[in-house]
Amino acid sequence: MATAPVRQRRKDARPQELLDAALALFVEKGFAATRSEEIASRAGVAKGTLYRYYPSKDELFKAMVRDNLSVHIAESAALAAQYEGAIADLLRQMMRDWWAKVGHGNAGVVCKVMMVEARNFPELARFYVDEVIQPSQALIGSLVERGIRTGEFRPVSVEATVHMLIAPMLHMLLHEHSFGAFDSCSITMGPEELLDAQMALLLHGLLADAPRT
Amino acid sequence: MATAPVRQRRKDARPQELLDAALALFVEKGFAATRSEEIASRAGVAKGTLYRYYPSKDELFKAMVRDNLSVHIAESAALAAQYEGAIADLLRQMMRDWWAKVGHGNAGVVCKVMMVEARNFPELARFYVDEVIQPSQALIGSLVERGIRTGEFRPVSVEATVHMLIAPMLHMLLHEHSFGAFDSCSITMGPEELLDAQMALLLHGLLADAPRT
Amino acid sequence: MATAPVRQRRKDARPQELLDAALALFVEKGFAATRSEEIASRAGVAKGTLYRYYPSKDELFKAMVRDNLSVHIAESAALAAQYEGAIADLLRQMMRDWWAKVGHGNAGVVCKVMMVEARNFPELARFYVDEVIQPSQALIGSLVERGIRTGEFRPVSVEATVHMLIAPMLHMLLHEHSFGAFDSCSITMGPEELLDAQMALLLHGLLADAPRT
Amino acid sequence: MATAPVRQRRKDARPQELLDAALALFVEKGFAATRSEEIASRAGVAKGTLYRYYPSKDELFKAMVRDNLSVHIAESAALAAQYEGAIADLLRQMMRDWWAKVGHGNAGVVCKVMMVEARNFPELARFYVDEVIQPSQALIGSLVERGIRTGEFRPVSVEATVHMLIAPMLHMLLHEHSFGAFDSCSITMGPEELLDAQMALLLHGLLADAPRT
DNA sequence: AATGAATGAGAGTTCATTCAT
DNA sequence: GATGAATGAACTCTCATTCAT
Repeated sequence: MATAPVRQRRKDARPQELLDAALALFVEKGFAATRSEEIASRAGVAKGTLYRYYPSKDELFKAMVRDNLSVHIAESAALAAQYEGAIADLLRQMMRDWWAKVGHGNAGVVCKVMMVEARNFPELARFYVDEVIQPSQALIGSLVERGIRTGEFRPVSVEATVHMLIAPMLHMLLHEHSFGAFDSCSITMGPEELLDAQMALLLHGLLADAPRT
Repeated sequence: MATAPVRQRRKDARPQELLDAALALFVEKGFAATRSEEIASRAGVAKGTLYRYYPSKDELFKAMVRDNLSVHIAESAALAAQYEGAIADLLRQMMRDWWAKVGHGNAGVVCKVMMVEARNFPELARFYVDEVIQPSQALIGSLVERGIRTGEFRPVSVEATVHMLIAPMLHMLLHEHSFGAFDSCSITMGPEELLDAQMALLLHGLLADAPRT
Repeated sequence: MATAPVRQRRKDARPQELLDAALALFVEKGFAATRSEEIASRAGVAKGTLYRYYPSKDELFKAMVRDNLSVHIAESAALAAQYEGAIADLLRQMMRDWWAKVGHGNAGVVCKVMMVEARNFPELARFYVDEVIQPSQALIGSLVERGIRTGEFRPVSVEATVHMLIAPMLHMLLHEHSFGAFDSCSITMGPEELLDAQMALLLHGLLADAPRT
Repeated sequence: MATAPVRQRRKDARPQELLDAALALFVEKGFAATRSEEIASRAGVAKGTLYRYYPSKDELFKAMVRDNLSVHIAESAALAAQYEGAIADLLRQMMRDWWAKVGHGNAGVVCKVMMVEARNFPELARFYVDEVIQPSQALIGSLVERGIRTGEFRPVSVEATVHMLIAPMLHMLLHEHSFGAFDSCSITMGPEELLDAQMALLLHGLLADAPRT
């Protein structure tokens, strides 16, 4: 029984290889500064081959974003739906997961690139807002509301809380991919440790004698 | 009543006009996607005129960053040094000030552009890290330490706290200049209000029954 | 009968075609006044194609000089080394050869262009001095010395003689490529004939009763 | 009695100062590579001032050539007309004079520039051929003919002889202003000395035993 | 008359894209 | 299907020339 010829196997892998190459280069140098030949060559093919898979650099970019979008939002949502227990623990776990699966890996840097290029790709930006940003915030927001309802959390502003949960992760991400190489001082703790510390801080507050209502 | 000749008056104003035009366009479209002729034309001059003032697009970019760097870090530091009272109030005030003076205005968007272009301008990135990022974090860090020493704050991680104070502001900034136009949902509160709510949240914590140690 | 694909054949020929086009135009209008697009178009390609083969107009110029440098100095030197007979005959032959192979053809006009652009390409000028001018003069000088040693020539100044042998050829060359088109009077004899007459003149002298020592 | 105001004196000198500056720069870098602002600044005036005296860079170039053309051809012709004595001595003297007054000084380098730019200024080239080249050659040619008629010279080719008299001087000139700075070897004798040696060589011939007919 | 700020056509160069092989 | 030679639109930057001061 013959296995698929190598040619075929490689061919099937091409689109993903191209997307990966593009992702790496876009993060490194930005969309505009990345030449399409570089993408092809990093993916191990010639320039022309790229155009057999994606009709233009713009479309490749969009595909790259979409490809990294099937993130694990749905997965997280499912997890959350059936979860029972302290919301704080769930949130902490979700943050850790997100960092491990998204922030740390390829998928996360799409955030940076998307943020940078949003104004140049309005259609894509809208798509990103609808498919990533708002679902994520809705999910987290619903958990915060649940926590408040159950009395686990104080009756805080849900919106502010959502941002306080998301901002530190994005900040770490952006810093790492922009100034990271030039800044060995401002982040010393290691991402996971830092995330935990931030979570703890947010949960318990900064003040020593905060009045509890 | 003799006035300075118009030519002279315009000449003196040109550098700033060009920097302002460049800033606006860089935020809007990114450095690479902004044509130098556009900058000139938004500043109300012809292409060649730009080059009388800045020898290249790169140098214009650097000048733009430097020009917006005399931010009020020193000012904040002075304020902090002579301040007596609750550190929490000082921090809240500093956040408000920063947003009003920097985040909200021209100076703040430099952060976005700088973040985006850091990898393409290593020298400038280093400069930015040394002159902006590290002093800012050092200042905030020293205040947090002071708060812990005086017993106002719990003995939290200083580094995590610094990031928790900075991240939300940067996040707002970046969001506003990237997805802002496409996302009317995820931030509904108005920046000042949101900053206050985030600060309150951070100070008091999220949990209803956090154990105080 | 398979032939190489047309694409490949053309690709191999391109560098030379471009050098030839550049040479013709540089002689005609000078380096600076020749637009790179003109070079490409005379070589039958589009502007961008030029840059696939030479990274800049400067480098194209350098390549053009180098390409035409493998002149037949070495060849002449070998010829001279094994030559036996009257030096006068050898010199006359070398002049004729040089004119036929260099002065008359592509290679010779490089002299004009190189002379014109020497100050703008110091590095190249040095190279040309070392690789062309000095070897040529050394070769001719050594022949003159040999002639003097054998008693064929009077004990004249070698340096002056070398220049008297070279100058007329260069003069013809330069004149042809500068005023040639506008000056139908000052050279009527045809180059070969003129060269011979000049050589005869130099050998026998102008004076009717020159004292022989 | 008042002298002319300084302003006036400077103003009168301007055109010449500009021509001198242009000459120096054109020799050094060529016509195209010389910016008109450089010319102005070397002449001690501002860019705009140049255009009060010459309507364009091209016209300045033409004026520069014409200005240096009133060379002493007429003068030499007058000298020759009334001369009695050995033609050889007259020729030698004329060469020396030309070198001293033309070749060595400003006027001579115009030859180089004119030669370089001839194709770009056809009208000027024609003018130069008519006013400089042909008169010069006619003058020298007439002297050679006179020498032959009087029996001082052998019945050589007049044309070849004229070229043999002119070529070495032009060659020296061109070499000095092109490779001169990079070539300390090929001309060691000093121009005057070299000219004399070349003249002697031409007069007496190279061969030791030339048959006299 | 002199200046130099301003202009904009035009040059060199890059690179996304096409298409013959 | 894959290649990379070729293309040419678009971009940055230069500089001869103009003209308000």
